[in-house]
Formats: sequence, structure tokens, C-alpha cells
Amino acid sequence: MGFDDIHNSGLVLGLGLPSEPDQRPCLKLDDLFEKGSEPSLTLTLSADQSVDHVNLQPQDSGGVSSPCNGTLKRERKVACEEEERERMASRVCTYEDDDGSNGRKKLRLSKAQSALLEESFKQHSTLNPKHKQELAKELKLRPRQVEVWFQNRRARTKLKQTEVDCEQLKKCFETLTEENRRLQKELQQLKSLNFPPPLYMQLPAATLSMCPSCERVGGATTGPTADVDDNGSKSKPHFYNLLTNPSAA
DNA sequence: CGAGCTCGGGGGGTTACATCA
DNA sequence: TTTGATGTAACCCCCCGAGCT
Repeated sequence: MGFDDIHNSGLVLGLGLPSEPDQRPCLKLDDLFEKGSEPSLTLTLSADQSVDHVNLQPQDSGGVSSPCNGTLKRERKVACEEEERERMASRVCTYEDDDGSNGRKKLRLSKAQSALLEESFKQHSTLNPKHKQELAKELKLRPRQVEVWFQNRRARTKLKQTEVDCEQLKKCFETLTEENRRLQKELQQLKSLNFPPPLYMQLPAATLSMCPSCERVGGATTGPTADVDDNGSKSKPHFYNLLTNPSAA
């Protein structure tokens, strides 16, 4: 998004910037508003949404982008341009303080807005354009804000899940460590009694990880992919989960 | 039918601001 | 009042799939 959006939407800054994607200008909008630096040009918006100082104009279709033939494509392009205009407008008001400084203003969603977004997220964690528009209208937000909220929400969900997974792996590790200690101790005891090691100790490690209930331990010829269950369908090998069945080993 | 291109959208990562202890 | 931690809105960059030429 960001500059790419502006670029892709056919809007260009009137600075003689190249239009080819591989010749992207190193000057970004954010750069123009870089803290501490005085931008050499300002982006302001008059009441009728026309932009002073910065020349925003539709890129002619003879450029990089191919001409739009279908109605659908034209509609999409119009929608895209509208959204871009709105985005540009929002940037202006977002970045420009009353005193003209360029700090990023941060909006805080109300509880009601968050609740509705949460509710919507529970039903579908992704947005289709129509749903986005509807939500934006209902919440009196810009579609872009709804889009960003969903992006962030998905990221938070994933982060939480990762944390949960991490905790589970830690527990699993602890269980295995403990089991390993116990087995080492047992082995030492057996050695000290001078008993021959039990059969399972002579088997490959991979075989040991198989569930005994499968009754395939030691069966080197019964590969996991060749097994067929009672239903006649191929069954996946039943590996031990030491986390849920720590006493199994 | 396949290659090349555009476009939209998602993920990952980051920044900056708001809030709270 | 200040400060560090935390939450999160907004952003950028990259990638991928769909659709079109």
C-alpha cells in the first residue's frame, strides 16, 4: 500500500518523477513530512478537494498500466481512484496539525466501534470490499481504517496463537527432558544390575516413537504410508504425543 | 495455452502516538 | 510530574493469486 497505491492508482506527484515501477522515486510522501526537515513543498487541500502545490493527475493510460477495457475494470479503477483521493485527504488531515507540525495524529476507536469490529471479525477474519464499505459506513470510519483494523487484528490473533504454541512447546520440552532423565536413570540401574537391555532399547529411535497400541513396533516392513485401517482407508501412523501421554514411553 | 503484466489483498515488520501504572 | 511499558492505529514492503492481454 502506501506509495504503491498512489503509483498503481495512476496518480503521480507532479515532480517529474518516473512512472515505471522499477524506477520508483526515492522520494516518498512520508519523506516529505519527515520530522525535523522542512519539506520543500506542502500538500494542502482546498475545500473542493483539489490539491495545491502537488499536482495530482490521472496517469494517462498509455503509460505503464494497460488501458481498461471491461466495465468491471473501469468501475474498479474509479473506485480505486476514489479511495485514493480519500486516502490522500485523510493523510493531509492526519499529518497536519493545527500548528502546521507534521506529527501523526492517532485516532482511538470508541468502545462501540471496537465491539462492532470485533463482532464482525468473529464472523469473518477477512474483509471483502462490500463488507468493508458497509462497516465503514456503519462505523463512520474510512474504509481504509476498517481495512487496517482487520489487518492488525489478524496480526494480534496470530501473535497470541504463537505465544500459546510456544508455551505448549516449552511444556513438551520439559516433559521430554524429564522423561529422558528418568530413562537415563533407569538405564543406569539396569546396567548396574548387569541385565541385558530390553528389546525396545535395541530398536531404532523412530520405531520407539510409534504408539504401542498400533502393534507395529519393530515391524520394519510396515511403513506409515502402507498401513490400511479397518475401513480399508489408509491410516496415518499413530505417533506418540508425550505431552498428552507422558507415561507412554 | 502459456507468458507477462496489473491489481488487490494478506502477512510481516516498523513507527508513532495514547494510555496507564 | 516524569518515565517506562504496553496497546494499537497507521504505515511500508514484499509476495501471491486472479484476471486480463
